[in-house]
Parts: sequence; C-alpha cells; structure tokens
Amino acid sequence: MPKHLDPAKKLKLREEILQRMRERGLKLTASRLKVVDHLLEYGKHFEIEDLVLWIRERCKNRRECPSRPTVYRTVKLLEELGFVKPVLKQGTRTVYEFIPLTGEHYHLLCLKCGRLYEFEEPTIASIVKEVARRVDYKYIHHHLEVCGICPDCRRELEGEG
Amino acid sequence: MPKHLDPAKKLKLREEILQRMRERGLKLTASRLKVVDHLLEYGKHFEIEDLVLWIRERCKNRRECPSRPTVYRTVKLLEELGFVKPVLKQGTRTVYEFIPLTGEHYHLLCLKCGRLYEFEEPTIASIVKEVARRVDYKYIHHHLEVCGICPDCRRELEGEG
DNA sequence: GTAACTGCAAAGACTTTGCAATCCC
DNA sequence: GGGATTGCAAAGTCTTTGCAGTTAC
Repeated sequence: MPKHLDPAKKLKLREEILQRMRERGLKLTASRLKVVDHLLEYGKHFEIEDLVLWIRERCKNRRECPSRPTVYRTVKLLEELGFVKPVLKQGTRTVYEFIPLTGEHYHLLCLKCGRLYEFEEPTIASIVKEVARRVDYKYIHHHLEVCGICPDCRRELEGEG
Repeated sequence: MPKHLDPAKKLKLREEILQRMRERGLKLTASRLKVVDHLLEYGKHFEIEDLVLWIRERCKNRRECPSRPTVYRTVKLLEELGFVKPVLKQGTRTVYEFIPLTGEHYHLLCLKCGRLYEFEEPTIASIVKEVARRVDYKYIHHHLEVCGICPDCRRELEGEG
C-alpha cells in the first residue's frame, strides 16, 4: 500500500504540512511527526484505528510510538488544517481521506451493499468555494456523498417486489 | 418542536412512507409505525439516541414502545427508502435529517467551533442526479458538507499566529 | 403457516477524558 | 521556564448482534 508518491513530492508535502502546523502555532512534537510521516506512507484512505495499529507495528519500541489518543488528536488537527477529511462511515468506523493524494472526487454509495463508485465533477468544487468566500469562511475542504441503490441490488429488490 | 407540518400534509407524508414500505415488501409492524409517527412529530433534525428517549417518554407503557435496536433498524430502513439521511457528526453522535421537511440544503461547517451555516445550491442536486442516472444507480439522496473556519475563529487564529 | 420482525441483554467498537509527567520553543 | 502536549488507563457512547418469542401477511 505504500509508494503513492515519489520521494521528492513526499518531502515537499511533508514540509508543507509541518509549515502549516508551525503557522498555526502548533508544536512539532516527536509524536506528531511520527503520525505525519506514517500517513505519508500509508495510502489515500485510512481508518484511524488501522493507522494506530499500523504505526504500532512499525515502531521498534514503545517509547517512540505515539499513543492512540495522540493519533486521534493529531488526525483531528490535520483535519482542521485541511490535509485530511472523513469521507464515509463503514460500520462503526470512519474512513478518512488524505486529501493531497486523492484529487477532488466524490462517492456514490449503495445503501444496500456498500458498493462505491467514484466520480469527479469539478464544477461542484468551484461552486462550494464560491459559497465559502461569499460568507467569509476560510475554505478548507468539502465532501459530497451521493447515496442510492446500485444496479445489482436494484435488480434484486425489483425481483422481490 | 412539533408542528412542522399542517395535519393534512403530515397525513399525506405518512401514507407515502407506508406506501413505500409496502412496495418494498416490508411489514408494517406496530413498532415501525410508532417510529414513523414520532418522527413525523419530532422535527427536521434528530439524533437516534434522542429519538429513542423521546419515544420512550411518550409511550404510556413498555409494551407499545419500540426498543432501541428497533429504532436504529427502522431509521436505517428509512434511510434506504430515502426519507432520512445522516448529515453530520456531532461528537460521537450522528445527526440525521428528515428529508421531506428540510428541502435541499447544505451545510458549511466550522471545524474549530462547529458553527453551521446553511445554504442552497439547486445546481448541485441536478448534477448528482445525472451522475447516478448515468451509472444506473437508483438515486436516493445526497449530502454535501463544506468545511472551513468561520469568520470569528478565523480572526482568532490570525490574531494568535 | 411462515418468514419477517422484535425485544432483551450484552457485546463490541470507536472515541474521548482527566491528570500527572514530559517536551518543545 | 512555562504552556502545550503526551500517555495511560479507563470511561463513555453509540451501535450492533444473537436468539427465542411474536407478529403481520
């Protein structure tokens, strides 16, 4: 699952994140850096609980491994900074997206079986950014989810009814 | 909080919901009817846990009061049928919207303080419906959330930094 | 009659909190 | 040095599940 970016871009992105944290007056603690660095390796989508375990696996000893609460807190910070956003709930978990890796895309979700279809619609981004500007919010990100019944489930339901 | 609809419209909506349940081959059990009827009285937005308690308060005896799991299950069904959808997470809870009462509107959410600004953008609905049609999903609903920093929090952060 | 549905109680899971110790700036 | 941040362990919630009994159709 790693290797989504070549090393140069990854470094640049990492520096950008740290910069934004500094601007915001946040301290660059060892734990936060660990979370950021692992996120850069992890992939486009993640669930916090998986991330906690993944980081834990890859830390030699407990001393250098950020705790579960810290991972949660750091992800929340990264969300405020606009690098990460929740995109859907799978069962009890929340699936997050690492925005710089994903491009602007949306999900069409089947409410019966959970199947996902991804699509892009650049118009929507410009509309929502304009709305934010109009009411003087600082735009960070947006998230659109369309729910429906996928072709397969649809057939199944119509068959029944 | 009640009285969002005049009685005539409420009855019509109630019948529409029951009709859709029948079409779908669902049984109209006493518990499901109780959930639907209370939802019709409750308001535009709700959290399932509140709904459970609210219904419980208003049931004379335990016998005629749908259980917590049944409320959860019924809300999930109503979501599949397109009458209800989750619109945001507040802390650990999910806030739902009773779609027939709300019109097509979206939320601009402040990630610092949680302040909400509501707006409408009819264009977006037509875009997403078209996407669903194109890939042969049965469209049920969609949900757009824009995240940012509200003017107040923005000022506060800029003051700090 | 029978498949669908409910209620119960408990489990399961994710997420948050309080507070003392620690660390960055 | 001092305030921000962490870790620990535990609590707190929301949500789901299994199963025996019940019910709508």
